[in-house]
Amino acid sequence: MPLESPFSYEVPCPACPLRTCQVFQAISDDELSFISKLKTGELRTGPATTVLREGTPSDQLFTLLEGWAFRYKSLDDGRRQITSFVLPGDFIGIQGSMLGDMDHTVETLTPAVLCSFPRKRIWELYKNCPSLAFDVTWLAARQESILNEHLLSLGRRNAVECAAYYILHLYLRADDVGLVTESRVRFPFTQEHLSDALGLSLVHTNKTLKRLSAEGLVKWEHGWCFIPDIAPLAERAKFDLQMLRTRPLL
Amino acid sequence: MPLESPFSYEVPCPACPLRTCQVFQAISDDELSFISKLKTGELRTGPATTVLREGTPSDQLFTLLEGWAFRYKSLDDGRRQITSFVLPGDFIGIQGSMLGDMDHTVETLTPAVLCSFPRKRIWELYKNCPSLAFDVTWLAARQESILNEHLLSLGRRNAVECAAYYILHLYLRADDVGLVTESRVRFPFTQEHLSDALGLSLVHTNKTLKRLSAEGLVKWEHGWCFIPDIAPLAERAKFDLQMLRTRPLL
DNA sequence: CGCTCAGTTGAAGCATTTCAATTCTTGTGG
DNA sequence: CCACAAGAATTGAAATGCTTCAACTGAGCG
Repeated sequence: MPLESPFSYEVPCPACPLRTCQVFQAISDDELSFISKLKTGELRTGPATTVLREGTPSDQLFTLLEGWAFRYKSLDDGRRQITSFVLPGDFIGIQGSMLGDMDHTVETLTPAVLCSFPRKRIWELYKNCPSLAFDVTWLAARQESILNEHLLSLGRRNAVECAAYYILHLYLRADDVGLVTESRVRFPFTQEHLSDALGLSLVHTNKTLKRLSAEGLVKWEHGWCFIPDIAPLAERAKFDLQMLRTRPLL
Repeated sequence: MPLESPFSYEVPCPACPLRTCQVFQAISDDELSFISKLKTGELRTGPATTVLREGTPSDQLFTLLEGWAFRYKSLDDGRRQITSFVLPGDFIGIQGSMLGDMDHTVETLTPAVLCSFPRKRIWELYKNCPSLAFDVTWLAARQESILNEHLLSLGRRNAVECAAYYILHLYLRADDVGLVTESRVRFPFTQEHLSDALGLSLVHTNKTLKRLSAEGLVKWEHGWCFIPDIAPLAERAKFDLQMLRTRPLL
């Protein structure tokens, strides 16, 4: 699937929907005007659209403004591992921009709006706007931290713990970007996506989710995920909530 | 285990052992003089020494100059996941410096020499030396890429594929920093370390290694690992060697 | 109203873990 | 130089968790 229609200029940065998120409060006017000049366009996609493909160079770097997406890698025989979900405010394509080709594919789950800017100009950002360059590294460090925890899950947590952790993780991330209302999120993915993230078979993922449900830790209400209390879920996942004290966005 | 003896000033940056590595050739004189001012000391540790601990703040940032180390996370009940091995040239503690507390522990495998500089001064690097700041992000992006591939391994490769990939990965990384001679490396870790990296039990790791050995893909000669030909090993791991074309350091 | 995709379920098979020894290596003290 | 201790590697057998196979059910949509 190639990229969609040509870029169109819609949202000017000062009116960027992300600015309402807590994470991006700290951006100064100077920084904002710099970003504005960097932005080359906006990409609006439908659901299930491939934005960047593994093994190809990425000339554009994106920030997700609206919607959900996910990153995955696959083996030749079709086995697929979802390495992370992408939420508003996340970068897409830094890895490819820095290292050459993309090492993973990025696909949308919902209709999405992405802000794009040319790979070649990242360097300007480092030269002219160190505070933003710092933020880029900050995002990379956070992503690394998320991947580390996911690695712990796949390597050492069993199916139930792993699923409990992952649902909690997604819930907290969604909460950070304002997607949670009254302890409820709409997760736009199927159990198959989840199984590919957890490294489990679809069947076992299903049974595991049912079990969490039966234990009353997570409730599914026609497409919405409701977590009455995160503490016992964290407990089940063997995940230390204290960790969020200093790293609220993990 | 606390840190060892107080810092001592030994190797001046222009004489840094890392400078002989290919990766670091590109550093200019300006950059070098800047780094020199940043360096606050050198840490020399024995083997099996904890350099940074999960859950604690890291006031120092390190670069590994000599030796091997590894990063790990653990669950309360003792299960441990090694998320990555650290080789000369790698950063230690960026994640903690950026996000607050460390989210993982770093422990040496061999006697090691680390170059240290204060966390608070990273910011200067971003302000005064954008090219180095860029390098920091480059390293972070590479690390992210490594973690992605590891995630694919734990989630979707079976024991043999996973072990084959990981040994190949370590071999290639060791090669990049000049630790390979005539297709042979000295891996300073035990099978238990490897099992904690692969997310397998020790027993099964042993049987899996034996199998790779029996298939002639890897040979173990009193502590040395000999890989006659990387192509069939990559094949067994379902790993695409082509990927190294654009990302030589993965 | 019937098609399609997502979710659900039971049963059989297999990969990996766990348990329990045993052997091999390496370093140390006599 | 040998004996011994301690850690690391190796092995077989039993137990278990997860996968695979093969249906079936339910919900959304033209």
